[in-house]
Amino acid sequence: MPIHTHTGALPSDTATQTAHHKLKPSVGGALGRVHRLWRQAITHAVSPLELTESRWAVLVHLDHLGEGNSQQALAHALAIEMPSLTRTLNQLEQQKLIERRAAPNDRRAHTLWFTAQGRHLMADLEQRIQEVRTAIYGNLDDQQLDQLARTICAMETNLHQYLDTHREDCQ
Amino acid sequence: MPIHTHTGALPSDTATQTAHHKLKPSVGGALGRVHRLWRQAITHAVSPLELTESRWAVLVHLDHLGEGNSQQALAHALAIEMPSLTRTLNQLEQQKLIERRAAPNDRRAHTLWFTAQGRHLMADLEQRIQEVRTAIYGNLDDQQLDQLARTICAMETNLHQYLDTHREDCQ
DNA sequence: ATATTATTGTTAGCACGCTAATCAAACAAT
DNA sequence: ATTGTTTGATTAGCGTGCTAACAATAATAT
Repeated sequence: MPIHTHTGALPSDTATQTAHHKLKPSVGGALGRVHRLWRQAITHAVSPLELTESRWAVLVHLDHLGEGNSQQALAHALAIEMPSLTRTLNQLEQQKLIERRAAPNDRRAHTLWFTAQGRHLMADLEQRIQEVRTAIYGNLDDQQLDQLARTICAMETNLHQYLDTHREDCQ
Repeated sequence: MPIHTHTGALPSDTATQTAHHKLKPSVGGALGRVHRLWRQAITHAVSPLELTESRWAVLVHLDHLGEGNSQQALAHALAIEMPSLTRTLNQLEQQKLIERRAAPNDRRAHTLWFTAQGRHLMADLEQRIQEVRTAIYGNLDDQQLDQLARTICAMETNLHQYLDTHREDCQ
């Protein structure tokens, strides 16, 4: 059965009208578009702080996770791979916002800490991020956001499952 | 005063825990995660064809848009910038899947066409993509997908608006 | 105790989005 | 006709994700 192959007429100017048929052929593509726009918005909002999206994301997650955690733990919280994190941590360390310290129990590992300057930045940062958030979903009601979260979670689960079942043959 | 945590009153009555309170602090992050997973899935599914996600997307959009269109038009359909498209088109041309031809009316522009080989590939491609799609949203009902599309569109509109209103000061 | 395997982190390099700067052609204004 | 602006496309280079390959350490097995 035809599931999501609707070419759709181009709506040229839909300022108020949400034409969901236009993105149905590729929910993935729409996800990408919104994600890129979101990144642009964040980047703009925090640019006075000399931060980019990946850098602020690391700071916020470190704050939530708690200082003293390892890079491994932080990478897992961010759902990114270690090399991506390593690069961002280098930048943040160079900016004197965080620092790596040797872990007491494991001489391979580093633990992560804010500098005084970094901790001081967090308040400003949180505020600017919150501003973007309200701009993005300020006019969406709770029910809508809840549904969105549920669907996204479901897709994430499906994707993990798909990737897991299609990877045993790669080796 | 805690500003940033769920502006609305928490319902806390739903049988299953309301997911968006967990997710709302970072819907953007979740979007990014799902988009990356989706890209991985697609990449894996079409890798036997020597295609990546961006190459696949270009082919599909060219197919929908119709041969003979300009790069500009295709970039707009994909919602990406010209330089991103230029790179991908170079790769596809090198693979002999598409070709650029001079536009008859405008000596600056190129028109885009499939090669025989490229057109032949499309059937296989469509099938593989469809397989991933069913894996990702096969277990989501129409109502859910419709709601997802609507919310994503709303966020996209909000983001465009935010970016527009926050850009006049850049110069 | 030694040999093997697993884990933490790094480096190197690719994929694909972006902006800025450039060139050539088209269009507009005088 | 000349000059200035806009547009189609490209090039160069950044940001941020990834995998692959590595070094150093820890953990495990024999």
